[in-house]
Amino acid sequence: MQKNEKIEQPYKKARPSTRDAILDAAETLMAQHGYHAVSLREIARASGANLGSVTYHFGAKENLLAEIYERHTRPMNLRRMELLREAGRINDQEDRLLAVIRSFVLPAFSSQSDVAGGGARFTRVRAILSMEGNEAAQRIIAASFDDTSHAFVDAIAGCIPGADRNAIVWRCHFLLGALYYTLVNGDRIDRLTGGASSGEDHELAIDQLVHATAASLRDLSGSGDGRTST
Amino acid sequence: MQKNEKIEQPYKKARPSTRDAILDAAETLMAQHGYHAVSLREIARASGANLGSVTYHFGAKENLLAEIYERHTRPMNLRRMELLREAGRINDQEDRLLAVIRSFVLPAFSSQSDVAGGGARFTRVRAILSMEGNEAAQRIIAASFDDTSHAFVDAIAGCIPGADRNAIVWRCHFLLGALYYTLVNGDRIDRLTGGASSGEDHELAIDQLVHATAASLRDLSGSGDGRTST
DNA sequence: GTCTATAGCGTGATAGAC
DNA sequence: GTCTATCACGCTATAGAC
Repeated sequence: MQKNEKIEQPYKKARPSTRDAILDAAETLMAQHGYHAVSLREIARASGANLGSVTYHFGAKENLLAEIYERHTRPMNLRRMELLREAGRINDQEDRLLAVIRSFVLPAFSSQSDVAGGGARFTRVRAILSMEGNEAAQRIIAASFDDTSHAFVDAIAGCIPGADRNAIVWRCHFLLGALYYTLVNGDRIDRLTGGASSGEDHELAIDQLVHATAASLRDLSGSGDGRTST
Repeated sequence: MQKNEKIEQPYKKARPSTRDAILDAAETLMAQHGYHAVSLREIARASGANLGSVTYHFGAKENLLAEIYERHTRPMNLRRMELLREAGRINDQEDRLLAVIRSFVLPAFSSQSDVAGGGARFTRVRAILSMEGNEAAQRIIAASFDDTSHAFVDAIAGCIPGADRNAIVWRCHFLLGALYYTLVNGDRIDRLTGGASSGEDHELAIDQLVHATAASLRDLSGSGDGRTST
């Protein structure tokens, strides 16, 4: 939970950790309660910092958000593109499709590629913010994620001969919505299955997301001008 | 300030309209900005009521939410069950599956069954609240929607011979997440398709949701003890 | 450069005058 | 039923201590 795993400049220790402590606390709290529901005072308290320090380091509350995105977006997208390249080497179209989808979903759950060790935590923040309609988050997301999304749509198009590209976009959009919803409201699975299945089981969630999406995409095969397109 | 232009009922009926005006304003604003981002003062201003009147009629802000749910939940679920019964009369399994899914999705978009004329608006409120983790909303949702969800899972199971019930729950869960996400972040479709397709087109959104979900469910056929279940 | 203390104004909630 | 006054707490900005 300290700042040891930071890829800081080898010299210049200069970071007194206050800044990072605030950032970590903000991310943790916002992943749990969203943006508006968390106060700067809570963040200051949780990080052991003074309220004034928060505005000194970050200015407005919104900038805290921007920083959280900053430190997660690039590693996550790099990991996605890396997995996507690996998936591209698979010859069988069906296997490749599954691997492509998986390379999009996995980094959203996994913590391996993350700065402060929390892929799922960061994805929860994004999920909540996407619904809160936070303008700052909207801008950052559009700028940092849209090109990655395009790459995935392209890779998927390569696995589904003759599929309408717009329809693929819709299906990928549904995947993201399902992913977000599951990460935040996973307990609903437990309730509706009477405890037989759990939404907190990330392995299972990934598997379900991948196979459900693959099936919805396969359905588009050869529907270039099909009934549901455009 | 200037509350003279209030539209009174011609008859002086028991409803002083202030209460309903507040409720309407609250629903409209919360559908746009969520719960925490909307202040009681904004609601009071938009409805032409005094701030004190808001707390007089509803007490806490949370109760406003409860009332909004109150007046929409039952009509929407009634409409869903009505459409579900109609769908149940279809003999062909594939056609019935599409109709069943449609009967779940349509009332979430349509305004026909709604009190204040806004099925999509109410669904947006639910979507945002589901992510904000609002506790009051959670309780109401669990109480009012879970049984409807069970009915749909059952109806779907009747269309997919041998499918694992838990897997169906996962797929229906994904449908709800995709629906919510589309209703709030539909502009993403416009961006990623370069304007060729629009997320604001509800007819199209419904069609895409229904067919994508149907495909993901068909995929479960005969996988009662399949690889992705439990 | 970093942090603390404090003051401005907006917000939810309450008590009590009309 | 309606409205005003008031309170505690929220975000933000800034002055001044280390």
